[in-house]
Amino acid sequence: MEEKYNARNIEERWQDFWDRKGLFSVDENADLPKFYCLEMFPYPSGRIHMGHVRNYVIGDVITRYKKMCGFNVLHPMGWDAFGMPAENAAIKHGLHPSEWTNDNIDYMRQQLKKLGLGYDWKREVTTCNPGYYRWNQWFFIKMLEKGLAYKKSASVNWCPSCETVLANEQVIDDGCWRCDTTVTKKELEQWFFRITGYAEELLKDADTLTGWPEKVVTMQRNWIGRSEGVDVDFKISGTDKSMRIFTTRHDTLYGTTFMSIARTHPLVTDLIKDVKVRKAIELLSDDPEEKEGVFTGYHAVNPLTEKEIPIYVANFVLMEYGTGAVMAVPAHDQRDFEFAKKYDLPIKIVIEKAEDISQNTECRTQTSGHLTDAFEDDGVLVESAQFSGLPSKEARVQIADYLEKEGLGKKVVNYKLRDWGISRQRYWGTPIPVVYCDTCGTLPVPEEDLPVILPENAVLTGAGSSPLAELNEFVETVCPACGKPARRDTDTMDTFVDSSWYFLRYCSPWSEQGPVDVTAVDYWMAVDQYIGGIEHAVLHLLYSRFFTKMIRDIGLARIDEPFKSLLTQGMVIKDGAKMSKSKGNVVDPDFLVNKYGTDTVRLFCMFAAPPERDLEWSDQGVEGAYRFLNRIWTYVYKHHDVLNVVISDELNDVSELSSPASGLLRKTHQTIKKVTRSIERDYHFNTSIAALMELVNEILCFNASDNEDVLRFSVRQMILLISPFAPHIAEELWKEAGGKGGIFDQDWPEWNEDIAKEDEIELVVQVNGKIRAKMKIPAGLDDDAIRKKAFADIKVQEYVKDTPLKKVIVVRSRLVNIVI
RNA sequence: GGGCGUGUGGCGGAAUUGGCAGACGUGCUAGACUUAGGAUCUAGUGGGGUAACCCGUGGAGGUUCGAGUCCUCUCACGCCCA
Repeated sequence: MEEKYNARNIEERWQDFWDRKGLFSVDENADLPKFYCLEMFPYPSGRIHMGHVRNYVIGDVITRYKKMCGFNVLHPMGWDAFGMPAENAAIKHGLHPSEWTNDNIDYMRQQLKKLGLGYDWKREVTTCNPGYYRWNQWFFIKMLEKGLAYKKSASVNWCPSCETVLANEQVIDDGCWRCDTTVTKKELEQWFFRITGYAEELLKDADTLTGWPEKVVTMQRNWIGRSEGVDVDFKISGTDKSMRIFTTRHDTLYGTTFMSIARTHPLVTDLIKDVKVRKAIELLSDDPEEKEGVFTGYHAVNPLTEKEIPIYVANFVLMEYGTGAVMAVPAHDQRDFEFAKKYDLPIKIVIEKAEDISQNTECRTQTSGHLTDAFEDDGVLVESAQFSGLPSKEARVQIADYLEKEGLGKKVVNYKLRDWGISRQRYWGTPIPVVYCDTCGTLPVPEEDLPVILPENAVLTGAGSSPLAELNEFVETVCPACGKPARRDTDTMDTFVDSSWYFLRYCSPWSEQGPVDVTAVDYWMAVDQYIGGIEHAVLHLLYSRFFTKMIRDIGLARIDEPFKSLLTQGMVIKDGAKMSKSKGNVVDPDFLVNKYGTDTVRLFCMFAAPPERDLEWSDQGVEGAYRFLNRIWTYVYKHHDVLNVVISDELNDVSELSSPASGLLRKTHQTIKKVTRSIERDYHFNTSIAALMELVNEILCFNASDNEDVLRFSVRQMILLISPFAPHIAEELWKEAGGKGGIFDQDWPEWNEDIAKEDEIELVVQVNGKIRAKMKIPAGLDDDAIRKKAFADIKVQEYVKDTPLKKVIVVRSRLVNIVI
């Protein structure tokens, strides 16, 4: 054994050892309980950054811990390899996206290996390989058959910088989720996945996600946005037509003073013949902040009041939402209010605050010059015929019933969730397996012709439409039905499709017969612990839930939810800001691993903060972790003769120990308990490591000659406990301290509650809630005995004297509070 | 504007059910060893006070024998949704 701890000398050796042993290579084994531990796979951007390191080390610690606990642990890794950066790099450096991507994967794989992360590499999945994306295409076709994929023209989110369409979830604060460019609207033919078909189930099953952070579940619920309301038909006077609106505020129906419809509403084209009006509609502002409208010349009839109200085209009403038409209640909706003010439309109050109802019974109907804002809260109905006096909530029930009974409308459930637009006008993605034939129409590529290979030779300019559209040999094909010339779809799929089922593919990545092997999926799924960033709270995590349900429904899985538990780890920050090149505060994992070794980096990452919180990077903190490992190493080196003796770890007789020896033994059992508990409770590794440091501090103070058996036991247990965090040094020291076999073949230590228990406790004595004395007393005394001990103390007596006692509280094995 | 979350030493963070606030680490101070120290080891380290003691978990109240922890209000920051 070398005197000095030299991480580089040992780490590679043990990595090879694990590799050769196939330590993390697993198969279905019905005899062992399984555990599926998964971290969100990375986009191969070039190099691993500290955020990855943190994410993957958390997963690796859990993997190693669960393995020692006797689980058959699946821990796979792969690459989310399709995406825009590859195209940008190709344009910039003249490299083909596949070359760029594969180079990056090779480099990053090697980085992950150097971090000592234990993966089953035989299951590696790379989404840009045809062997993977063919199944994206296969799913697409299945979904097409089931009506879950469809094409429609829609006004979609368009990122002018990425030159592609974005799904609703991918627009963050009006900006592109990737590049932050302000998103515009564009009318395009698009493929959609009918995620709304699963809206109710996605919402209902959110209740079952008990292992997820409540916050993420709430965000998903809000995103799905279920609302109960009514569809109401308004007749259009002077015509035989009517218009349908959806509202959740039918308690305000009597306050409807006009109607607003979208520019693209069918009525606009059907009814409006006046050229001037048409022109004015075209000139409406695109900025929804600037509320603008045009009177159509038509009136609708409020089905409850039978009064005529004007119909406006309004720029803030969108055809994509609901029916593209809304009833406008300016007194109780802020947007309608502003609109009414601008165009001098009547404002009729029909809801009042409950406490205002008693006074002021007249003069509500005027245009209410004194109103400055709409009153949007629930209240009590006024001026609403037989419904006046009802609270909003009750009124909604009664009005809905009335509308249904009278055949004026019907109750409906609406969702904010939109269908998932998956067409992307980009090259580096999965080709959409669809063919357009002039005679036969739109047809899926037959299953046996899959995959539709992404051609290598596209010209990437970064501008214009889909690069595939320029490639005649790709576009030109024959119709699978009639054999005549036909054209291929030239869009590619959203890369979120790739990541929506990769966790299923890991169960049987070699499967050729289908996207997954049902038996393997049955054994491994669901993922027991999923770990990743919270930025995917609604994107990837919602899509994956949808895909899992869809895959279940085509018979390939029997689970309802993919991820039992979710851990959303915090960001790695430095100097109070997220690490980024532009801020110049990045820390390079390679540099750190070369300088300190990966065990130090891992230990620091796990020690500096609990996983769900942001981690403030600290160079001194890393030094501290390094010092700690050095102390352990040096200790084992110095006591090598004592430790490196092959003797059973079992300590049979613990009754005759000296006080320091039994103290160390107790501390060891307490540490096993603490480390295990804080891992099991919520993966708070920082407190596990703190407990280990306490144990090491005690070992360092212990006189080895006092009891070598206890020392050996303590040191070996300590090494076992630290092994998930610092696996390389643990293997090395395990061997040097007389351990048998590889450390990850050992069982996780167990504690003995009797030994862990303190035989002496420190009793705190308070007088009127202030601490006046502390004393050592034997554990296990009854309340009366504790009370006597407390009163026996001289200082306590000084404070109490002859004052009559009001109360004495005795908390067993903790404190006594004397109230006088 | 609405919803959720967080707030503890110079810093990162600990604290089963309400029961010794500040574990562990870092930083700092002093000392030892040393040619040297940005290595290592030892001791100290929330604030005030010579001391006995007093104060102290963003702020103000409350419940309680006892509150970082529970309740009400409030401030600041963060995230999500408009």
